[in-house]
Amino acid sequence: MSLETWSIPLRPVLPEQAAGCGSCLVRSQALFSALPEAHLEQASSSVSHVTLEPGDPVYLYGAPGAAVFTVRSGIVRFERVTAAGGRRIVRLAGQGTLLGQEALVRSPYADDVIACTRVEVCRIPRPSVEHLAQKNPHLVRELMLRWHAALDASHHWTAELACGSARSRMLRLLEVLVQLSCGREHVWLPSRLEMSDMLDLAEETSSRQVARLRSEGVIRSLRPGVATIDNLKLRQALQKVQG
Amino acid sequence: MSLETWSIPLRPVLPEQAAGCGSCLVRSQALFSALPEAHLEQASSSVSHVTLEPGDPVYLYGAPGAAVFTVRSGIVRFERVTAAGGRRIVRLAGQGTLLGQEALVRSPYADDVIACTRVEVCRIPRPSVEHLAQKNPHLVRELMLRWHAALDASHHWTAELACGSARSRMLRLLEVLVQLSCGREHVWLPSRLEMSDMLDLAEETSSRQVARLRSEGVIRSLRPGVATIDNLKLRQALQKVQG
DNA sequence: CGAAAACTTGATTAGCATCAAACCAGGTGG
DNA sequence: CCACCTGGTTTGATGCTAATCAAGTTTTCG
Repeated sequence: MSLETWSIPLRPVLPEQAAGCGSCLVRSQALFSALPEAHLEQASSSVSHVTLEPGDPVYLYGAPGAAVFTVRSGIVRFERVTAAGGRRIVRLAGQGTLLGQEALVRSPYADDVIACTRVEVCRIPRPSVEHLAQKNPHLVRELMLRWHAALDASHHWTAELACGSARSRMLRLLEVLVQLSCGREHVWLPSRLEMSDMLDLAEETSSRQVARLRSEGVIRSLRPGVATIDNLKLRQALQKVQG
Repeated sequence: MSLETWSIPLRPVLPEQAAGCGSCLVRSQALFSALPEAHLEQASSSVSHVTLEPGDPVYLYGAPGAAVFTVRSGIVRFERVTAAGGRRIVRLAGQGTLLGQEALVRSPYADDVIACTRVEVCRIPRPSVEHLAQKNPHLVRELMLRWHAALDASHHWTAELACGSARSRMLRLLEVLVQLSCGREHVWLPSRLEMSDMLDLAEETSSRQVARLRSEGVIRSLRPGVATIDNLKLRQALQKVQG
């Protein structure tokens, strides 16, 4: 990957000062959940909020990792360019997920991370994390927990979404999408091309699978990119493909 | 997974006292590489060496994580039982890799980790790591580096081994196997069944792909489970499938 | 309104799963 | 020693799934 790809942001990013981490809506899920009030206040000053539109990168492969990010809302995808030259989506992440942890070991970012929906993230500069971690052993534990969660999610992706028939992979993807919607009625439904890059299917196959699930009432499409999922029917369909 | 599967070790494990981490052959790659001599000596006393035969588990899914392990030699596989009830191998690891890091956040082990070849590991109890980490910030960094390496390897597996035709996946698997052989002439060649569970292929398909690569001179089988790889021909074959 | 992008649908083909059978070690016991 | 078994592997024949090729249709947006 050439330097240009990450040195020029695709869209100007508009950071705004955080209102304060103490009052954050996702504080209980966030990296700083374990910090005492005093430290939290200090941390807030260096944290900025960023809002991204679908397609905007959080960061790109190879860029020097200057910060980590906490997802406050929305869904992002981790993607890589394969040796064969194609794009492969290797993971999705949603609310509460920590992105770009490799920055903390001073490694360049290892993937492209792109907003799938409108996304709000908190940008936390590396030095702030390092500084707080020195005084707070709890924070080190929080970091490791998140690393564990990321690895587990990645293994899960390989085991469940990269195996089996087109139908079963699509059904398991729906499971993940429901999970990521945090209990909301509306679920983000990726484009057919995105689905293909997640499940290693041809675009036409994704389309046919979605069409079938729609006819079966598992998916009810509202507008493009938004749907509701009939959870009961999803369970039943999953049962069948698994025996 | 039932409790029995991990509470009864499949084979008695014979730990022997470590000769001393300071003189370890893989010290430069190992977790404690950054520790000063004084701390290292202290650490050695709690570390035990374990030798495993092919098929022996290092640990099993769901077991309480009481220790981490450094691979001194040999190759291990990470596997999961999928929702559909099948086995899926989600990653391989070799010399220098840290296993079972989830123990450090007091999580149960998240995968089955099984020896593929004869394997030597160092078993390091969780309390030892925690104790040393308090005094050595370097160790925390080492831990994060290893977590980063694991996540990167997992993403790589998804991007390169879980995509494309049977042939290209098999070729990329060979690449990984060469990598894991640490420059030695002899390469571990998995059984056809193992290959199938790594690449999501039928056993017969794995067999046919191996047969073809053997006829092309990419693989030269010696005894079962051991082969040499013609690196030049491997490169050429990879070029072709990727355009 | 026109062009481009995303999605859908149909027809055909290629690749892989599946079914079935043979083959070949290494080991066991007569 | 040989007959027999077992588990891993190979090989062949067949059918199904999903890729590919090829139009269409709908949506988006300048």
